[in-house]
Amino acid sequence: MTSPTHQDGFCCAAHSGSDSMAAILETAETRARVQGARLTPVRRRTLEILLQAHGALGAYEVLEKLAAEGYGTQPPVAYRALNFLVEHGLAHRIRRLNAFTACAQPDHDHRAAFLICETCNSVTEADADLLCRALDQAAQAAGFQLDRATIEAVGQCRACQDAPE
Amino acid sequence: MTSPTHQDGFCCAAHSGSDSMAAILETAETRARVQGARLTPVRRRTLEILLQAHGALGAYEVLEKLAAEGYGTQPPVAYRALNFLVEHGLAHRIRRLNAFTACAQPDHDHRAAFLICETCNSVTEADADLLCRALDQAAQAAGFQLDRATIEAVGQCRACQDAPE
DNA sequence: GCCTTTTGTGTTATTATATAACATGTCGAT
DNA sequence: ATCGACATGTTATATAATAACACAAAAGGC
Repeated sequence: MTSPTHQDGFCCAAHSGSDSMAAILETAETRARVQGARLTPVRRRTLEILLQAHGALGAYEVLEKLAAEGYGTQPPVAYRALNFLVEHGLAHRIRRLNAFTACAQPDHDHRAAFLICETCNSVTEADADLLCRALDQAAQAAGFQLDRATIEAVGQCRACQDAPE
Repeated sequence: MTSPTHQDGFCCAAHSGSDSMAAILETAETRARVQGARLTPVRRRTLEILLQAHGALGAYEVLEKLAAEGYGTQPPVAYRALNFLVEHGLAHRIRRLNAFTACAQPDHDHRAAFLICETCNSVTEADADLLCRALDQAAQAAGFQLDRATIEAVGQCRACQDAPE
């Protein structure tokens, strides 16, 4: 993906800060252990792959990379690692894209919304605590008890707005 | 689907009002014509199927019903009709379920959020105009220009909260 | 340490979801 | 009546996800 978005800090974790990736992995390791789970090699590597990716990756894209590095070659290998990461708050599933992205703030539990750029396919994570509160109110008005929510916005990221069409 | 949700008006259009289905079809017909599109037999029937359904239906479930009634038997038949309905504001796609549901308010353009019951799989449409405004603000703060959004909540509907587990 | 249980990794096979590409048919305007 | 645009149907294929099983490695009791 040769995208025009890698000029500022909004594209992906790998380009957002100098050592953010290492820091995130560290946090992830800790977080998993606290939850009584193990960040095994495949899982860790899967998280790295997501962190290095520009935008979200499909399960089969992740699988391809894992396979190339000597891990298993079959779909469940990728799906299991990805699901593990999602369940432990280290990654998110982007349903509109049938894809996964590393969590930008794995250090604390949070509600996230995703801003998906139609032009360059980048995915930005935005805080959705407020939104979820509003959603919860709307749900309660309908007698619905909210557990969790998916909020995905589609549009144009900053870089792609600026860039000529 | 023998669900415990059909005691009140929150399950599906078919059970929500006395003649709401006929009224909705009427509205749909008009709306399509206004947009320069035709609500052909397959499309109309597809909408009816969605309206009669409890909860959302997968494309292949719709296809099965269409096929049984003498329409085409292959996936594109269902997908085309469903996509038509979605594009013309007569139905919604529920991404979390890989399914479709009839629009509850086809008479006016609106933003919708969906409340998906984990227990009985019912899908309730809720107004999301306010939510979308809030989302737009959050997006703008990130320099993102919002076009449209998917908001899907997962939890328990009223009936399933009341019902013993 | 050794055994048992649990968890994790890998496989093969299958299911589910969705689209591409093309042939034929129908509507509606001229 | 004929032309162009839109609709419908097909076959074939792409893409996404899971089920079921065999084996391996780690964790915990004793």
